Amino acid sequence: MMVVMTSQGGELDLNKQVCFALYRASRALTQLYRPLLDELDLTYPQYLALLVLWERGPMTVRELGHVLDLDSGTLSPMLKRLATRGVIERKRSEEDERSVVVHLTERGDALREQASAIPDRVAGSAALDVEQLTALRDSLAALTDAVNARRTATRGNPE
Amino acid sequence: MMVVMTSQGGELDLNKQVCFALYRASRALTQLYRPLLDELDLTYPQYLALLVLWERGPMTVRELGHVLDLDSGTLSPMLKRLATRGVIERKRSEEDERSVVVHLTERGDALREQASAIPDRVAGSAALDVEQLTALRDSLAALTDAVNARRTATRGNPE
DNA sequence: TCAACTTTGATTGCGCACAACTTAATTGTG
DNA sequence: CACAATTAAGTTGTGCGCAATCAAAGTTGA
Repeated sequence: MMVVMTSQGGELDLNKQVCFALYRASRALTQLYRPLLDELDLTYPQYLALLVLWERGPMTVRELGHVLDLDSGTLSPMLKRLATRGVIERKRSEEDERSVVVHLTERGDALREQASAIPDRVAGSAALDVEQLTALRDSLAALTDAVNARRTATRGNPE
Repeated sequence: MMVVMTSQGGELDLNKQVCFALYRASRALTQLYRPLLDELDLTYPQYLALLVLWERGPMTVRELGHVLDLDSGTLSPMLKRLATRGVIERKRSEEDERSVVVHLTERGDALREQASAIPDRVAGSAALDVEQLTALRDSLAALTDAVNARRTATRGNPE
């Protein structure tokens, strides 16, 4: 059996390993949040949406989707569930009736205080120091941006 | 308004940023794989399962779940779909009738060659060098292992 | 002015993920 | 042996995530 000794094989393996590590880590994290969020009856994506609303105030579905990188196919049902539970409210914009503005209810605001304890409790399982976390965050951001740029670039021009 | 000047706020923010970066990056990656895997009519999780079978040969659902960090609630329907399409076959183990051994069919083996082109095509969108990728992989692994260890440790003893 | 186009959000359909539960086989123990 | 406990898969129900499609509202230009 011939073995060609370039770094290619290794690099491709490295790529696969990074992708799988990412897939595993992402699921592990939502698992870490789950028991904490269960107390508030929230899922991790719902918590992310509320974080944005808590920090930035009311915004349209479109804006929220832009911040979270989620489309209406994901957001619409999720916001509907949050609205049913009285955490948020949706109403059509008056300037542009196509847009739907999402805003917190009193109940949604109140959740913020309960949720404020979550970061402390998650932080305990860090296993990485501040420098490593910063590097990790930046690497992930660079990778995501590159991938998203490639996707939009490739969309009209699939090689 | 009192502002306490410790590094705590920043670190908690950093944690949130890392978690969200992970969530985004994971989805961006499956998006990157999607058009390539569409040609083989595979999803990313299905591709991962086949990678394991290609590299390690037949194994039980349990073993596959251990490698991929997935439980039977996820694997059973997924393997059923792959079996329906004739990519894999499942049969009860003869030593232990509780176990189901998963193995590739001829068609599943053939897919391997078509899939062999995928890593090259994904690698193009790297945006990170080998060192950064290695660091990323190792950080993610450390983080995932810590989280999983904490979860199993906490399970019987929720603080 | 009004038909063509674009934008926004909702809907549909499918495939994960995962908790909770069920069934069947095996193991351990008195 | 009997029988409780454990283990392996499968099933059910819920909630994403996303492609594809749709309808309504707004914009544009001949």
